[in-house]
Amino acid sequence: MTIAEESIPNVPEVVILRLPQYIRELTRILNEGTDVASSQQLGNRLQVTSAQIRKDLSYFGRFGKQGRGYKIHYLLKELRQILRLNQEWPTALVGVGRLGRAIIEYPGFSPQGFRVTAAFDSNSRQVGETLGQVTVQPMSQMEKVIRENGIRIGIVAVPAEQTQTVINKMVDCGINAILNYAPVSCHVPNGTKVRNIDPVLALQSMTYYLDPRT
Amino acid sequence: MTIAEESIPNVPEVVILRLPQYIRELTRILNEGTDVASSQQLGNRLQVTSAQIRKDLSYFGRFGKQGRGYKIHYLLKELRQILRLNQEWPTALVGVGRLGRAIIEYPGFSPQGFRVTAAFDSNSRQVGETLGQVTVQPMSQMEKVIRENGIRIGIVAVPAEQTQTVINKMVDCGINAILNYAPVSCHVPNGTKVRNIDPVLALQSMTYYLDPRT
DNA sequence: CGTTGTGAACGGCTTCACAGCT
DNA sequence: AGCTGTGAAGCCGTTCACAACG
Repeated sequence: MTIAEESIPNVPEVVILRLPQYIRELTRILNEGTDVASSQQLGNRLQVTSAQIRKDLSYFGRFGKQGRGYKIHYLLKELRQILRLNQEWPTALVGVGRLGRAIIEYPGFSPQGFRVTAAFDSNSRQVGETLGQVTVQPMSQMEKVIRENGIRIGIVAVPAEQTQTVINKMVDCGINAILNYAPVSCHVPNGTKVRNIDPVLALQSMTYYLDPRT
Repeated sequence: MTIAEESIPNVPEVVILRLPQYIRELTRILNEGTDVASSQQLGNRLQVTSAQIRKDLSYFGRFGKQGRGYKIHYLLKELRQILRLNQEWPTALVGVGRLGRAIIEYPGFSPQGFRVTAAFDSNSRQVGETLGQVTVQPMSQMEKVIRENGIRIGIVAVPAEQTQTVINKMVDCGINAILNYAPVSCHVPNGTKVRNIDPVLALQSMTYYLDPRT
């Protein structure tokens, strides 16, 4: 409340995209037993220039000591606070087909504070089934459950044709961060963020660089 | 051979990242029964300006007709050629744990010409098992198999600690395009591309925008 | 001395705007 | 008229370079 967050200017989105990487790498460095790091050291490990790291951090404050570097523990605490990672984030998954199941069972989310708290599917055959810790519910329950649990993050793993419809529903339920696994580009109102996970696009953007027969 | 590809200047990587999206959306438009599209129409569907699309395409040639737009079928053919998507790309997967299995069984790759042709794991318990169409082989076979099959693309789904080692091996085998599912940033020599798939980073870069209690 | 924090310079992607073709 | 292709302008993120400081 008293924190001077009001003074943070418009931070470029690329900066926000890099902060989680800083957190991840700093955590790793800390686990290796080092508790201070310079922007140079961090940059080497992430293939980023030291100036970039310092500039990125400078959007939010001063976290280092000249001549020394950054106390990792402290910097991590600050970064987590900036990104609001100091809390548990419940998420709602829609679509529990093959992909959705893999997502529910993916062990990588919860250590980072993201938990699939509710799952929905339009196929009545899946409804009622319990996967991991959650029981699949019908779409008709979505708004109620999302609002009652204060869920702000949605994960979409439905077929391409249904994606935009599902996303619209999520937005109507008050969700404004969406992780989209479907291979479609989707539209959301201002104030809602979408990140797409699409391995096929990733592959297709690499083959360009594979020269024929080398 | 006679194609004037030598005249293509250094294309910004962001452009290459957008081309697959153009392909995907154009394919969808074509399937809806439309066979000509303007940069404006495509841009609306992708949330991209029409100027951006025209500029992107202009790096590679002239594919439209003034006053008309682009013949989708023709443009798609050209784009696929630019990205070398007119061929099947065999890929090698390393790591057949939970995630690796999901990748092998993911039905989205093959329609786009990517096929997991070989799978490897260092755990002898998995070796010999057949998943989908491929039989898991020991790491010792990797170089031989990759070279014999002319595999240029690798997919990594091993635990974080092993990732850099596996990627180094892949590079030694002549692979220079890598899809990395592990939550680590990795180093590769010039001439090798890496794309990372990391849903956790994606989530962590969205919570920043979720203002407390709205 | 080593390293941060940062204004200024730089470079490159995006947008503009219009000539030119259909 | 409608839309492409593109030089030029504009904008925005990155890099530079150095004052400041432990």
